Amino acid sequence: MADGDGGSVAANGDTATVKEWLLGLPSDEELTPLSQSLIPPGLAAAFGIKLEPPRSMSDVQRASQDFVESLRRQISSSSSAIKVFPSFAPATEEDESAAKEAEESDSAFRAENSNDEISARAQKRPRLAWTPQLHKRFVDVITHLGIKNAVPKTIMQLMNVEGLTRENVASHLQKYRQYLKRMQGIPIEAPSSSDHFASSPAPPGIQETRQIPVPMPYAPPPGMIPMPVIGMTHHHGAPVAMVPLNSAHHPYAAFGDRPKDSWTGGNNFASMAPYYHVSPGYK
DNA sequence: CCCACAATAT
DNA sequence: TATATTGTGG
Repeated sequence: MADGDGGSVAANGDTATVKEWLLGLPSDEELTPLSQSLIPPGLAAAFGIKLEPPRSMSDVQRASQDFVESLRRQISSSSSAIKVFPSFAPATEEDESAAKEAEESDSAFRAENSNDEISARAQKRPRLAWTPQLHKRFVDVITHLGIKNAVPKTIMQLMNVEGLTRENVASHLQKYRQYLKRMQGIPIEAPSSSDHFASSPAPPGIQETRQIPVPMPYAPPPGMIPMPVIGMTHHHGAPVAMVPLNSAHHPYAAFGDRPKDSWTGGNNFASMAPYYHVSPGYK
């Protein structure tokens, strides 16, 4: 790691250490970058730079946690050189919960729990939204692990998504399996609306027999893709809410819109990638 | 402890 | 409806 201050990362006071780092820094309000893109859209477009969605304080906190965590993992298990997806942050419904909480606490009631140190963990995370992007990553990972190794923990690790928990993956995996079970057959047929769950080729091993129409439409209507961007808890005049999905850059370009499986046969995930950030919120 | 899976819960 | 949680069994 780039030296400099002599801070040892994977030592032990991980989360505490990160917090200390943050202590002397200006608040996010003072920094702006969280709610505003550093690169003007026009400029970005001109240079083919992918803009990244805004981030919130909670994003940063969680990112720090996960980063440290991943560091520890990588150090402790320096086993096989498995490729991991570039960092990515899922969309959540944090605003809903945040709004709920702020619903009445805004008045003046806060006497109760004075200032508890926000014990980083143990916070109730907002529901995870399995956006097409996230799901694709999920499927890609499963495709590249055998069915054999496609277990929640491994999937979660390889997906490398900030804030993604093993439970998130387990739940989704369960559902995904149900889907595959029913889908066992009628695979190539009417590319209709790209199913979320069907879009990508099923992990090798499945596909036979046919039966049942299979429900579970899970696709973004053509023209409008649900960006994992949610309004942030920000006061600044930067109206952040939805990405218009212009012609220039569609959401999928965020972290890769590669035509096919890149690492299913080749392998090019290692290359740098945009830090797709959104709002893993938790609050 | 982790996983799969079904049944609930939210 | 989608996702989370819980309970059981391996």
